[in-house]
Amino acid sequence: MPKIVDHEKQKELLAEATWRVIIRDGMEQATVRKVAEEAKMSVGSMRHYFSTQSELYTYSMNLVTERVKNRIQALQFNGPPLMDMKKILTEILPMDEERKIEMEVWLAFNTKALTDPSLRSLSQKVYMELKAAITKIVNAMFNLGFTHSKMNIELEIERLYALIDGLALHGIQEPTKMPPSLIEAVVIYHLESICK
Amino acid sequence: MPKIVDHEKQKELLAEATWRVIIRDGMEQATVRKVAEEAKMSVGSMRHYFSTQSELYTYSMNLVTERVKNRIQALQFNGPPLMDMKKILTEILPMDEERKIEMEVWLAFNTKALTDPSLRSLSQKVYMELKAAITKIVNAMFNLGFTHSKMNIELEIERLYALIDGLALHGIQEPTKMPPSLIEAVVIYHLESICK
Amino acid sequence: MPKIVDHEKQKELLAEATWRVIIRDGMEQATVRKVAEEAKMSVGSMRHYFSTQSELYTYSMNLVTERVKNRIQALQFNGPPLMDMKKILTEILPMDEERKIEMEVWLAFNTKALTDPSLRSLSQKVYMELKAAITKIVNAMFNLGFTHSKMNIELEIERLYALIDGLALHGIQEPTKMPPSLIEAVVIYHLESICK
Amino acid sequence: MPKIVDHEKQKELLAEATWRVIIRDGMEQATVRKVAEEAKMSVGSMRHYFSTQSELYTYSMNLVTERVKNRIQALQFNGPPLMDMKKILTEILPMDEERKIEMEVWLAFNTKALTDPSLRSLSQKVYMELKAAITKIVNAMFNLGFTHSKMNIELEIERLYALIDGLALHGIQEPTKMPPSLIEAVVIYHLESICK
DNA sequence: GATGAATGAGTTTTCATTCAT
DNA sequence: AATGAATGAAAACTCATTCAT
Repeated sequence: MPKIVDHEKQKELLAEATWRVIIRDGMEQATVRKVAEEAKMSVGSMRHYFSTQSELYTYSMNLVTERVKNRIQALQFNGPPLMDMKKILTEILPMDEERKIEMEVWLAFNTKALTDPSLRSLSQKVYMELKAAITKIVNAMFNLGFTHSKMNIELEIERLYALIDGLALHGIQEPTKMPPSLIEAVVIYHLESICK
Repeated sequence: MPKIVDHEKQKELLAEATWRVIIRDGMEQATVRKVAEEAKMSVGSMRHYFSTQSELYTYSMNLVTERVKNRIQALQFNGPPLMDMKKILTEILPMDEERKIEMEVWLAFNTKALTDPSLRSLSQKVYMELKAAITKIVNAMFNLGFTHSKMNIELEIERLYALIDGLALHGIQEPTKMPPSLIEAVVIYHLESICK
Repeated sequence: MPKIVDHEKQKELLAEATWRVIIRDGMEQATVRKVAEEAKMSVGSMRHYFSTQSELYTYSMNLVTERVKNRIQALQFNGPPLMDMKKILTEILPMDEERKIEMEVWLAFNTKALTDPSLRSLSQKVYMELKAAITKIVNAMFNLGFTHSKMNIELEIERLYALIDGLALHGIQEPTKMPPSLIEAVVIYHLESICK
Repeated sequence: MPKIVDHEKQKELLAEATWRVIIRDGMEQATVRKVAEEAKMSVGSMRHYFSTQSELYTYSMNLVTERVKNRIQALQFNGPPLMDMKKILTEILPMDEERKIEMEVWLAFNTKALTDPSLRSLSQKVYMELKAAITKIVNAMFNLGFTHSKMNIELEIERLYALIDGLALHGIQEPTKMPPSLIEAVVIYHLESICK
């Protein structure tokens, strides 16, 4: 019997090492060698789990979305509707160190995806999924009768989606000028602004 | 001083070649050699203008902001105040091919700036300048008495700033789903929403 | 001794997998991993049969000669002497797919043997054995009184040997230009030419 | 003005270094690194002349044929026809150290060409050119009335061609058993055998 | 000032072999 | 006996930078 290793576990371990390198040194420095070193593994061993750098990248990028999805699915909705909505939105915002790391990594991959075909489809898929989630929220608010009746739903969706991504960007780029508390305040301010 | 002009011209030429490579192949591919080739210049010649890759990058990143600033300064304000404001805001949004290129390049550099100290300060400077510009706009609207009197100016600034960057991001990432017309519609919708 | 048989069977299986890889992808691609994969065996298991790549190579090379020898020993000689001789000679010529494979593999190993000491001695041994076989044939023809009496036996031997290897080479290299039928015709033509 | 380097000269220098490595250590060891070292050049510099290993190989293989062709074109034909023919044939046989090296390198490349598409076409081209040369020789002998009138020209061509390649093979493989003197003797013996 | 040559350290990837189970 | 994991060395190739002309 060979040594039994949990492949999925190892892959996640390597993906997280990839994240750390990206955040510390940037995408360009996320070399196979550096990642292996960060994961305290030999480059040769790494090849058991990812045979190419591209595989490592797509898996690492995908893991970000998996983590976020799992957290959203685990959420309990029992408070006032507006607060429940805020709960969901702040899952994709850099509200704490864990989320900030995920968002930074996501931004790095997403920027790379603009020119890297192998990452492009995942980027597009997540764009659509996020938009679908935002759409659900806005529709729910509208159907619950919370919002102004004259509002343009389509534009409200785009506005909210852009606002969320803009806040995430600012929270990553200038965490001192856009701290979690301010992010939250803006989100609440916005949600209230579209309600009666 | 014709020499100086030539020198500056050559540097801009190289910076624009850098932009093209970044947009076509991504940041990682913006190597000295590729840029020289794109600019139809020898690697050796390039050294007369930029002695290191880092210099090339900072100059190229800076040129983006110069271009945008120049365009904003050249604007004529003679229409209704709301439209004038929209005019300014759309200068930093991917409304046409030229602006889209600038924004894409800016995003690439800005993402790299998260981990590259030599680009960091420019990124921060521009963040502050943009925020100052947005602040001016919101204050002007407030002082002109256009806005609701109960609005929270600070939060409105952050909201507008995040919205703009979010729209820019979406316009770059999914140009078909967030075309210039939609960007403009959302901006107008937002400006109107904060007015009486 | 069933164990021994199994062991030998497995080694032959692996040697044949080696042949297939060499013919398909060339000597450089005949890596341990590729051979194991081709034989549908794990790299680890392979080590029970061959502890080094070198062992695998020498065994695989040797198996070619064993196969040819066995076939020659199994031949029935009952026709006209000239045809019996042709029979022997065509066993070492690429007259059908099986022989062609053997010859190709042999050429690959033999070429490698020029610089690889571990394969060298086998190459030399086979060179001598083949020469001995050719010598027997020529001597037999001479002693049977078939050949011209003034012929130079030593040179005839070298000529026939070189001719055979040259035909084999051409049959491998350009199978469409030197098909089995042409090979046979040349061999018969040559044998007849040295007879009265 | 940049440093002026004779590109063609450098490429030949590298090709010859490749030959030396192939003869000393075999095809598998003809790595970019080893060749660079043999040519006393850095790997990086080598890339100015050959950007891939494949380019190096095709050039090196081609150089063998160029050398042989040039030597044949430089030959003076003024002796007895039979000796002139022998002169041509021995140019492609390992009659001295220089020719032996060329033939060994050629054999290595030719064997690799069986599975390497990038070398295949050159191998085939040379096969045809050599056959054309042999055809000329046999035809010339026939037309001069030297040969037996009943001989089969087509088979004689194939026989001579195979004989030459077989002798080359043996001269490379077992230079002590098939020295230049014996090669020459067999060639002359063969040529005389087909003459009246 | 211009330019191509040169180089050593870097990259991803592949390898034969050893090891633990 | 069997097998997958582990690893360090080596492969091809790329790079920013320096240098000579």
